[in-house]
Amino acid sequence: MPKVGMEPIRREALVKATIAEIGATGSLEVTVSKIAKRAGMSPALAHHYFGSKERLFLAAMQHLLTVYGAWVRRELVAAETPRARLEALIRASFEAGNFEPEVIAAWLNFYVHAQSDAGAARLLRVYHARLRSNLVHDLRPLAGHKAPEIAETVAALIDGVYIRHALGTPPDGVSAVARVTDVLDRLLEAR
Amino acid sequence: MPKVGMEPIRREALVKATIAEIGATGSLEVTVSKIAKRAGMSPALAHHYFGSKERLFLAAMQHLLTVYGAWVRRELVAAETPRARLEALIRASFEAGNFEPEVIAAWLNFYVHAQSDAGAARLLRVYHARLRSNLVHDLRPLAGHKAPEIAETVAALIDGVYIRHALGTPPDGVSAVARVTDVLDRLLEAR
DNA sequence: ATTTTTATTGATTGACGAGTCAATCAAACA
DNA sequence: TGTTTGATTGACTCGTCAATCAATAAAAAT
Repeated sequence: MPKVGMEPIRREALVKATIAEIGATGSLEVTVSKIAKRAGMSPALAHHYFGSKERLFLAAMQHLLTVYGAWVRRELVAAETPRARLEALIRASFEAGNFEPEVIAAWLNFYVHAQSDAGAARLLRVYHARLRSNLVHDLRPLAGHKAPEIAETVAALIDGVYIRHALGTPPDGVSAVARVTDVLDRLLEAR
Repeated sequence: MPKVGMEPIRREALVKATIAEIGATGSLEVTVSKIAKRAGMSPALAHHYFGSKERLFLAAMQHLLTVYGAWVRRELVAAETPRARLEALIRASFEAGNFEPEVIAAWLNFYVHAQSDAGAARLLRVYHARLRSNLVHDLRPLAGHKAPEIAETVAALIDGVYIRHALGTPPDGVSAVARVTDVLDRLLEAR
């Protein structure tokens, strides 16, 4: 059975299985065995490729960020005006894929994990910084010196709405986008 | 040494130690042994009083809700107008005690835990419902039929701002209150 | 004074889980 | 053909941890 060039395939399978398993249990208390089984291989192989459970988590988190980043870029290319770009950023955060239960679970858990794991904290800071920087960039022409303040509020609202949809409220990207966009409008109404 | 009437004292010590331990590790991966040691007793005694780790977690969560509820009531009694009551609700969410690192950690973890534990989910729903109901009640005279919508937005913003302060942004209750209050104002400016 | 109840722990059990290792197998290579 | 190299796993180690239990001790109740 052993073929050559398995590494990237196995790694991807493991990362996806990790996210799926986190989604299934709702927590990070998942065993490498379960993950490996879901990915169709032995636990030993998982260790062979990732070295440790921790690094596997890290890779899964990075994968989420990569997917999110790709989506942001996809939305942004179609947007011409600053206003359109802002809406694109908001839409990207509430895109359907982000509401897959397993993705929600993974994000929530990585948030918590960032409290104790330096690597996770670093990745999360990257995400925060990127979102803020994107928002400020497109808010600048519309809000001038108030751009950073508004960006912070919008970013917080995105997170809050996301969390609420993650627990209880039936996930609904459309109303989430509307809610955030509405607040954005109010904040932009001069004064 | 054995005295009578120890139960309430032990229970409280265990609940507080649980929250402290969760704060120390940043996760729910805490051992009953560590908790018991912190509370100055043997692990066996912890099981004697709570029966299981799960129930100990539940009790700790309930404790957080109780403390929060008490603070809300304390803030509300001093408020006369609907507007003042709304501000009181916002203030209660960002009260200094809520920014103790261990309290932050506990809340975050219970959020995640609510995904897999029915009891935790129930408690969280209670908290959400109470906050929403409080907000709607005082928004009604100011916003009429739009009260529920605005309440939802404000609640989400509270959660989002709270989370952001929990990770990275230096905890600052004052600016958090200002940020939420500002959005509230914008949403109340008719139309 | 004897019994009952409450408090308390050391020792133990039973399970599980991360990570290691040696061995196997097949392809590529020389 | 023989050797190196990547893929793969079963079996094992070592540790941890939740939960149980039997035993001890002191108060309270009778």
